[in-house]
Amino acid sequence: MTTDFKQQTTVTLAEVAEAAGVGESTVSRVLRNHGSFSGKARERVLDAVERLGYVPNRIAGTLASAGSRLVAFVIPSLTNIVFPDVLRGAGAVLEENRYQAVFSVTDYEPEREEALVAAMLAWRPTAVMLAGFEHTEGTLKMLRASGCRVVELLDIDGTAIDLAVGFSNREAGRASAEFLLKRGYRRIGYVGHDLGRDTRAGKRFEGFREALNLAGVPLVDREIRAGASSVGSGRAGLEQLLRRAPGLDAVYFSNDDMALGGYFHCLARTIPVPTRLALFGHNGLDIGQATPQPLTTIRTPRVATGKLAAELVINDHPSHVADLGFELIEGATA
Amino acid sequence: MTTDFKQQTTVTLAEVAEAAGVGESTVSRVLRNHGSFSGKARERVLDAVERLGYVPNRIAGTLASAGSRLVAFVIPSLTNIVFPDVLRGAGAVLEENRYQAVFSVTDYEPEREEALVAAMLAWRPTAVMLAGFEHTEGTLKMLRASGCRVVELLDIDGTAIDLAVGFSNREAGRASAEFLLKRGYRRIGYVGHDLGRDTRAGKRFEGFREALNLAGVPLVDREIRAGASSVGSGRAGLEQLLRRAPGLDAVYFSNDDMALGGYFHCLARTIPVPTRLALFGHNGLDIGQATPQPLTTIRTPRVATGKLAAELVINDHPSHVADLGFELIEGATA
DNA sequence: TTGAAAGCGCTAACAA
DNA sequence: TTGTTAGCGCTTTCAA
Repeated sequence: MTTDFKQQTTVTLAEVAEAAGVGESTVSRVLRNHGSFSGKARERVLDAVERLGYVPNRIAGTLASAGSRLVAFVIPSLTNIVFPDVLRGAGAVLEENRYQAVFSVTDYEPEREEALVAAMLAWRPTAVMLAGFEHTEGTLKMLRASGCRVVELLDIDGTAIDLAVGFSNREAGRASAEFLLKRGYRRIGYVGHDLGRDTRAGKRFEGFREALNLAGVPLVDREIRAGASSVGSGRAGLEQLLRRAPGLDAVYFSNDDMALGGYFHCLARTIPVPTRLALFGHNGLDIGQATPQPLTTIRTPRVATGKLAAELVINDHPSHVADLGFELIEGATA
Repeated sequence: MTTDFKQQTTVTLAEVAEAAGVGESTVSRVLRNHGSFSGKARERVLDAVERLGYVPNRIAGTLASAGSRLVAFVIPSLTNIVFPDVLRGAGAVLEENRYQAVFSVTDYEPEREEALVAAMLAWRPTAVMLAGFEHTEGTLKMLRASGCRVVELLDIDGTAIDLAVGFSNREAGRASAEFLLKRGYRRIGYVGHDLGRDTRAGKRFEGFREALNLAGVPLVDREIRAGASSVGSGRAGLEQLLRRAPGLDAVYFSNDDMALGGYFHCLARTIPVPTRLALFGHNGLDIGQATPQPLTTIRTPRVATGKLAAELVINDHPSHVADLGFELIEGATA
C-alpha cells in the first residue's frame, strides 16, 4: 500500500556504454543489431544491459531517427465487435514487425474524429487508420498535410485518401436484396440503427433499396432506431416494425446484432422463421451461427482487413484500394 | 493512385517562432498555455500556427519534459468483449485528460505478456494496465523496476503490484453457486473454457466449488473446452456434458458467451429452461438480456473498472485495491 | 513578458 | 570495428 517503488530508474544508454566500457554508438548498434561490432563488444553490452536492467527509450530513439513505428487507429466504436476484429487482425501483423498500435474512439462523430486525428498526428505515426471515407474537411486536410500513410477501412465505395481496405457495402446491400428476392420474398421491411452516423450501414441500405427498385419491389416499411446498433435495439425495432406492418414476409437488418435481436423477438413471440418471417443480417458474427437456426447473413472480412491494412503500411505500398469482398452465408433464417 | 502526397511536412516549433517573430520558448508557452506571455504574442503565435499548419511533435515534447501521457494496455483478448469494455471505460477518461492509449494483446499467454510489457515500457508510459494478478517473474520485475504506475484489472483476489481495480471472481463464483442452491438445484454441472489461461474464470470456478462443498452438494460433472470462450464452444460443451450426465438440473458456465451457447443448445433441442435445466452465466452482457429468456448471470463492472483505473492513474493515487463489486441478475434461466 | 541556451536519450554520419 | 559528435524538436531554467 505504498508508492515507494515509484522511483524513475532511468538507466540510459550512456550508462550502459560506460558500464560496458564501449562507446554509445556501439551499444546502439548492438541493441538494434545493425551496423558492425565485434562479438566481444556484443557480449559486454548485453551483459551490461542485463546487469543494469536497461530498457531502451523509444521516445528518444524515434526522435533521433524519424520513423516512429507507431500506427494510429481512430475507430468509431469498441462496442461494435467489428472494430476490435479489425484491430486484432492488424495487431498481430504490427507486433511481429515491432510496430505499436495506438487508438482512440470517435463514437461515430466526425468532429471527434477530427480532434482525435489531430491528437494522433502529434505522435508522428507511420500511418493513421480510419473507418470509411466520410471525414470532415479538417480531417482530410490534416491527413493530407501530415505526410503519413492513411488507410481507410471497411469501405471501398468512395474516394480514398491514400490506401483503402475493405469491401463494397453497397454491393453487400444489393446482394442481400437479391438473395431475398430470389427466395421469393416480396413484402420486405428494414430495421436499422442510426444511419447518419454509421455511413457504411447507410450504404448497405442504399444498395439494398437499389436492388429492390430494380426488381420493382417496394420496401414496405422501415424502422430506424436512434443510437448505436445492439441486440436489444434490433429486438425492439422488429417489434415496432411488425406492429405497423404485420404482413411483412422478410426483414433486412443493418447488421447481425440487430438481426439477432429480431430473431430473439421471433422466438419470444413464436413467429416461425423463416416460413412466416425471414431475417437477414450483416457481418457473419460467430454468435449468429451458433443460434438454433444460423442467421442468414453476409460474412465480412474484418480480421483480414486489419491484417492487409497493416501489411500495406509496413511494406510502404503505393496508394491502392483493396477489395476483400464478402461472402453470403445462406443460414436458416431466410 | 499516387504517393506524391507523401512528403514529410515537418513544420517545427522553430519555424513557427520564426514566422511569428518571437522566440521558441514563447511559442511553447502559448501553445501549452503555461507560463506568461502577452496577448499580442499569443495572437502572433496562433496566427503563425494556423498559417503553417503546425502540428506539435509530442515525441519531442515528451523527451524534453519526461511525462509521456501514454497509458499502455496489455490485455489478453479483443474477442472477449470484456476487454474492449474496459478500454472503452478508460479511453473516455484518458482522452479528456489528453492521455493516449496504447495497447497490445497477449492471447492469454504469460510469455507474450512479458514480451509485450517490455515493448510497452520502451515508450515510457505513465501507466501499464494488465489483466489480473498472474504474471511471470520477468514481468513483475520489469514492472517494479520501471517506476511507472501499474494497474491490474478485473481481479482483486491476489497481491497487487501497485493499483488494482475490479471485483472478486471467487466471490462471484460463490454467489452463483449459492443462488443455484437456494433455488433448489442439486444436480449441478459446469461448462468452461481453458481455465489455465483465463485465471479469472478459474477463480470463479474455485469459488463455485467451494460453495457447493460447503453445502455438501457435489459437482456432478464438468466439461472443460480447449481454447477461448465462445458461443459455439458453449453450445458444443453443454451438448457434450449432457451426453455424459443427462440428469443434471443446472449448469454453471464460465461466462455469458458460453452460457448463451448452452441456451441455444437448449432451444435447439427444446430442453425446457429452467424447469428441466437451469443455466447460469457470468458478465451480464447486453445480448444475454435480450434473449427470449434473459440469462441468469452476474453483471460485472467492466466499463467502471476502466474508468476508475484511468482516474486513479491520472490523479496519481497511492497504491490501492478497489473492489467495484458485482450484481446478480436473476434473469429467467435459473 | 521574453529569448538564449542547455539538455531530454537516442541515432547516424563521420573519422579514426 | 569503434568512438566522437551533431542533431532530432521540444521544454525549461535562467537572465534580461
